[in-house]
Amino acid sequence: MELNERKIRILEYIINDYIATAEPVGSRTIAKKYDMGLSSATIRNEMSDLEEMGYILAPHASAGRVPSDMGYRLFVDRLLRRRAQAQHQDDVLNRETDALRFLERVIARNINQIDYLMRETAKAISLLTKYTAVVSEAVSAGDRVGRLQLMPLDENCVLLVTVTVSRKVKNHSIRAVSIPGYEELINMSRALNTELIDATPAGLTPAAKKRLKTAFTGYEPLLTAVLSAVTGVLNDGADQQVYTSGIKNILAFPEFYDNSKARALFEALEERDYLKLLLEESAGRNAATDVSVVIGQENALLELRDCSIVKTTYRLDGDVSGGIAIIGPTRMDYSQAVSVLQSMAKHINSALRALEEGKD
Amino acid sequence: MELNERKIRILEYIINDYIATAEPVGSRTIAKKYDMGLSSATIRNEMSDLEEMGYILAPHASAGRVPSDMGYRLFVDRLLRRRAQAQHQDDVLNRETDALRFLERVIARNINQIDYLMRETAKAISLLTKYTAVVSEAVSAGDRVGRLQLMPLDENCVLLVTVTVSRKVKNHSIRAVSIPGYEELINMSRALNTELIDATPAGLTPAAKKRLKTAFTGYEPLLTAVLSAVTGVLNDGADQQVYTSGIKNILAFPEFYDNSKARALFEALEERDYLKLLLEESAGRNAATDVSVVIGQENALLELRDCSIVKTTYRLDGDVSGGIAIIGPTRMDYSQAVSVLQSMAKHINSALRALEEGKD
DNA sequence: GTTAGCACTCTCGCCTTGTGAGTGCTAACG
DNA sequence: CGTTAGCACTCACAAGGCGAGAGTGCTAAC
Repeated sequence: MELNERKIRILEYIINDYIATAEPVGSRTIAKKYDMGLSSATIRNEMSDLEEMGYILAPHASAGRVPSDMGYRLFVDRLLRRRAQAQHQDDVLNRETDALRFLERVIARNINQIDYLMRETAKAISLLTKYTAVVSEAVSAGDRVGRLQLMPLDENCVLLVTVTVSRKVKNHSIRAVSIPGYEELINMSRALNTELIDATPAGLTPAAKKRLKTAFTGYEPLLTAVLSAVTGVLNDGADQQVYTSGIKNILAFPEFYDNSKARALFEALEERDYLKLLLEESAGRNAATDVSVVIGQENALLELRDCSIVKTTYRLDGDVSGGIAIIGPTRMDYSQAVSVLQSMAKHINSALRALEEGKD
Repeated sequence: MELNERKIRILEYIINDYIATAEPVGSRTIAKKYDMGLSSATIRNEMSDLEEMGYILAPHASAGRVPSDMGYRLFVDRLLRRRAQAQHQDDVLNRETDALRFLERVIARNINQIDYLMRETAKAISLLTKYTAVVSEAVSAGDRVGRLQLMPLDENCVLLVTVTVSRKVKNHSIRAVSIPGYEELINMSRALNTELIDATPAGLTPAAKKRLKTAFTGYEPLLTAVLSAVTGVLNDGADQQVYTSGIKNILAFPEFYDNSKARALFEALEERDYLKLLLEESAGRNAATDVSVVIGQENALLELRDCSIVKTTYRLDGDVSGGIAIIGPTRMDYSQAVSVLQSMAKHINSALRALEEGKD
């Protein structure tokens, strides 16, 4: 049996309808709704073939058909291929202006505060798509020290501010039995900067440590704590933030009316480590569009076997990157999700480039 | 009709049973389960009275009885009064050792990093109680500038770190057309510190601004931005963080099996402003225990009319305070919730006091 | 290859009925 | 007078039966 163009079109109609209604779709519906010049009987035959090939399935004998994961996969692959071509011709992408302009504004408004950017991005996406959005903080594979600063907090507590070259900022409050006064802290900061600037985790050599400790005798415990905190920031990942928004949207989908399913999913979505895994896993199924789609059973995480994930990565600077994902039922509007993520990534990148150019 | 001790005891039995089972409880159940030396018929009479007085109600004619909000109120008020007395005798409080020791450990481990403390506290509470926990960041009514520091980020962006006397730390990245080099930034920071230390929002006088601007001519835009950022931090509240944990737990309660209700509640719990309102509203119903309870309809927020909220405030330093709340169905284990919150507040306070003493 | 027609299947909503839990009332009891 | 036994009554809920509707697969004709 051959998967000809007509079969594919029927499959697409089924998927479109099912995405919209969440109801199994029958042959008559398609014959009437989409004018293919075919009777329901013919469509029925084609559907029977599609079922045999595994692209659709019938929940029970007298219901309509429902796309299988395999059907979605075919659909999505074609969608992504079309988009990849369209991207070159640069026409399809700039259509859905209202929604995308909204996203653009959100990005523009928050581009200076990376953490806000991530939070608001997640919010905007979930608002727009009615799905759940997950955005992970950008972390860098090989980040280096940009700038360090110590500030007094109180009598035996200082604040260490670490800025990496990828402009990630982290605060640590460090307690130590003895800490220097304000001016001495400034000096210590200056020394830390000259000693450690551009240092990689490996660059925090024993030699550098020793020089610092001899320069500031009496404050060894403090310096040790500072250095370990800095190493922690560089080897990050551990406290990488993950922002989610629109978890509530899940409850609106009929496939989760049975709320034991919803609960399992919620459990997963409240767990940061789970989400990180989700964002990292098998990134880059379709390199041409920068968007990857994981459908239903393809998902490694059990709780998500009824869901699909559309995800992309955004790049801040060099190899500093984070992930953006949209999570919905397998019956999700892939076209919208892909389009939103693509323009998201595009706008973030161009906004940052503009920032770069203004900088130089 | 008089609300005698026996009626109250029956009410308490009803509430206990209903908390455990979520099923209307009948007269026979009580007669059998709790050995009062009374037949079900007598209990029936008493229940009829309780219903007439409004403390319980019957969902329908042949079901058992369910506590009304008014019934819960009576129950909770008595509970709080008992606890307030017990607190003086200091006996009841130190019982549920396992759970409370767990909380104590969580606090001790995170006491140095306030933001972690809040996040982990929320997590621990929701884990322990199976309800939803909300913790709001501590904000101070009249906070003052503690220490300021400027750091270079890149060619036209600096990082402003603000530490208030209440030890709240905020970062702002500020863009300006021209920014000074490293050493000059240090000088500027020093000047800002001497000029603004201990300043209240009102203390950022035009005179001070002018002095700074004449001292650092050419950097007026930067200074303006810095000062407005500092004012923002002091007048905070706007970007007060709120941490929630265990939202998923809501789905486990039969009263939310109908998930349109759950959805409404989720919607509310994803909205930061809502949560802030919730934590502020009518704090301090029972001053003696420091814990306040809002039951069902008493709640101003519509979405929460099927929920109860048990909340308390924690104090970091002087008048820096935030809120901790437990949200559950009206049929919630008030005793546990109150006990958890009380010991929570107690331990946070004592941990901080220990910190204070170590400091001096 | 396409279509009309038809028998068949299965779900779903509706109604009915029986069951069980729980009540309120009344009359008797100590 | 408070307490209790007994009984009739009510109501939700589950189980079973029924009809309608949607959709299919198959067959025969175009």
